[in-house]
Amino acid sequence: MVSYEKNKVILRNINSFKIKEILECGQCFRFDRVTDCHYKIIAYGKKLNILEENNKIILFPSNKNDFEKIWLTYFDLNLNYNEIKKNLKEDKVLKKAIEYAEGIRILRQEPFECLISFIISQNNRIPMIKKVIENISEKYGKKIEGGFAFPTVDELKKATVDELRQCKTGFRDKYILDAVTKIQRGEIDLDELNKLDTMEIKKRLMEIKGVGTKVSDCVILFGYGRKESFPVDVWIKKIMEYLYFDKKATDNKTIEKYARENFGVHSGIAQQYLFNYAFHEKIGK
DNA sequence: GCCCAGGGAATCG
DNA sequence: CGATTCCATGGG
Repeated sequence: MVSYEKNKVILRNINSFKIKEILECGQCFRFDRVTDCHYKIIAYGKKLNILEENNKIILFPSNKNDFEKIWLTYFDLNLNYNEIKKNLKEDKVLKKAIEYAEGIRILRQEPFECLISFIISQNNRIPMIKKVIENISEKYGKKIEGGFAFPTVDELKKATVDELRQCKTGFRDKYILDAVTKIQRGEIDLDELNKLDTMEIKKRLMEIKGVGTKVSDCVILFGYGRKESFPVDVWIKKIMEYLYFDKKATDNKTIEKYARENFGVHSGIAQQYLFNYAFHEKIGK
């Protein structure tokens, strides 16, 4: 399964892993495409190449320690997606969405970066979100080989509203500062939150200005790896109405309830297949 | 409840 | 082509 060469980690026989699908399904913003089989990401303060070659996945530069400490969890490699997909595919609609992109996985991102990223994501589009996060990283993050790490809480607390505006955050500047301030003061402890149950995390995250239902659900899914979280954005709303509610307008609560009751503990994974399918096929337009 | 906030991409006329 | 719409949240 895993072998190590100098500066390389080589994975074989990994099921459900297509780097293009993983990165381009709306969950992650810090990546660059080289080719469909070669992407670069920055996460956990490191730049990493992911290269798909034949049936191998090559991670570089990396090593055994990095892999076990960071990337194993980041790529969610301990979860058996084949098994989960098999169950989800009993739903005929999901079957189609899953078969549209079998290689999707939920990335386990750093909670702080995830929180700030999804605050930025509100009322915004992916190319802009990527640009703003890049601006913030360049301005406040540490220089690393080939780019800039996402800033730590201490680094970002130096930011002012005016500076953040220059990073093109728009009206979200004050939301970012509120998040940073609450964390820095210890009013919110992102590590401690992980010990709480999902609804409790959500309640705490929503104390931050600019964090509503959608943003908190994303942080819970992508930052805390809680697969039962089902974020409803315009794409999910559209595709759910279109495919499950007879194309009728349906409120978010009803959609969330439907997901909880029909997709169960892996709703968040179902959400990602549905989002990807709707987003790339422009369903319901 | 309604409009606005900043910005660029997408879509419309 | 220019004009309008879109987007998630909170404040007025």
